[in-house]
Amino acid sequence: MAQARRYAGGVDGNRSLERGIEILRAFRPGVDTLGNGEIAERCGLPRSTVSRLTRTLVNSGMLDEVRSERAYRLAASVISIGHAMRTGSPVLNAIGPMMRAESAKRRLNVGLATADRTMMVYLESIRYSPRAALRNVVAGQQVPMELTSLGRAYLAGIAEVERERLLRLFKRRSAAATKALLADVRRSISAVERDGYCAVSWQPAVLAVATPIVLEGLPVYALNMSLQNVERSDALASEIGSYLNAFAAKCQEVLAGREPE
Amino acid sequence: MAQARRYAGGVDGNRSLERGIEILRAFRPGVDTLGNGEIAERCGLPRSTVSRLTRTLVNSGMLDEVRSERAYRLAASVISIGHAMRTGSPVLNAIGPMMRAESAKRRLNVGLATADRTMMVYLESIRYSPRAALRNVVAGQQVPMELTSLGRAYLAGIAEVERERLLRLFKRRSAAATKALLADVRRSISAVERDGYCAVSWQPAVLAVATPIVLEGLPVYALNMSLQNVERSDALASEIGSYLNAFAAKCQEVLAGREPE
DNA sequence: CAAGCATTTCCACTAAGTGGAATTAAGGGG
DNA sequence: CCCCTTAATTCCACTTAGTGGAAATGCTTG
Repeated sequence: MAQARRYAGGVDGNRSLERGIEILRAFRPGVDTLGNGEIAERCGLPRSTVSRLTRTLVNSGMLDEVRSERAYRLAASVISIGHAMRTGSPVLNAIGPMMRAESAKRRLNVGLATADRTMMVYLESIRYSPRAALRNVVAGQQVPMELTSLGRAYLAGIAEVERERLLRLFKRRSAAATKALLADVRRSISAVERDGYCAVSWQPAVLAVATPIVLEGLPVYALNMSLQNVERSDALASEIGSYLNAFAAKCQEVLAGREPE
Repeated sequence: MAQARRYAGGVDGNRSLERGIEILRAFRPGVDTLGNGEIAERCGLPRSTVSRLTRTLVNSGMLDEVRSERAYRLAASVISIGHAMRTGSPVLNAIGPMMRAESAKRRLNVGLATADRTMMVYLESIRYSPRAALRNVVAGQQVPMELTSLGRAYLAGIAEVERERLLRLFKRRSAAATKALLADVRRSISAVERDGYCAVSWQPAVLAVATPIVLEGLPVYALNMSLQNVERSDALASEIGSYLNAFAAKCQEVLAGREPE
């Protein structure tokens, strides 16, 4: 009767696989190990089912078993898949080197991100530091979409329906402050439409400016530039904004040329 | 009859999930996009099945659809999971900073890796360069186990049965040169047992020296130190080897102390 | 050593998943 | 412009693979 589709509420697809992926997703920075019980709770799955799925994930090399804690942690395979992703990303390949050059030239941080559900995930984040010895790349880090320039630029770049869907999600999650927050988000989106960029300081003394990168047939990305240890000022924001606009235009150009692969 | 276990030849677990993971694994550096047909071929699965599984992976955010090529590519989510893995790795957290310091002190590359099937995958790879501006971290990169110091040190660190299983796999794969290669691998393993480290130059002018890190209840890791643009010499190898042994001992100490979490 | 909690195994049930065949959609000449 | 080839997707009858509640097992703790 049921034809491998439309299981409890879902549209189409494979339930076990979906659940297995959800289990992998339950591991995030801050939760280094998870036991079957905790996974069952977080994912809303029966314990016996989780037990079987985690076993499979161990056999497939995605999880390591930590016997002593009766728990699991993400295995090294996941970073090799992550590495393959970065390697295969045409956008990152095309503009990664340009980002490094731009960071050095302008003496500020340059980042590239895209969405993972309601978070923005960095494909590349080049931290400028006068002492060049410090680490530069933090790929994979997530920041909240509603609160960051990156996220708001992304929202400005996607289709209206998708944007509204996401905004509804934010509303549902943050209980208070929602009204003011959503208004602020919409203001940032307007700013992108008007000026090409938006500026946000969600971290104490960091000023970040971002712009969307929209390409036919690819997910929407967002580029940002940021500076630490500065006071937020409109003048500074618009200076960085103009650098960013110029840089983004150059990126779009390169990407349009390379797109056919 | 069949109780969610022992499907065609397998021991136990969930077939769909296993297949889905295998699909993700089919993406590797060099193959940036894959169509359903090619996936079906590489994974040995029926096309209709692949079609359904890739759809699920897209819905779960692990794959992006590239409509223009009727193909898929890894989505950004996979690097956020990869990031979570690195963040949660107690070994990397404990000795990552030590590795950076050691690299600067000894002026050579320092790497940490573990196994993903028959490949070694870097959790961290710190490339020393007098001009500190160059990139330092290449996490997730894979190198072949049989050919590298890292891989051979790993082999020396694991249980005998597992080692023999892997050696059999290598034999099956590389048609020619097998005998000499396997002998060389065994020589490296003996070297580790005798000297604590093994030295290999699988890249033209690179000398690499590695040692295993064995900890109760964790996968076996391998640490390496390497130098570019040098002629291989036993004197140099043993000098680096002694640095490595000293460093590895310090790491083991720190890790033993931190292990209880 | 017993009691309590958590995880894994068991098992009857059946819906979820499968894969071959049919269908639809996308390039590629003629 | 339309037909033809090739590949992906959908259909659908079949049945096995997966499910989850209950029982059993295995740690841990007082």
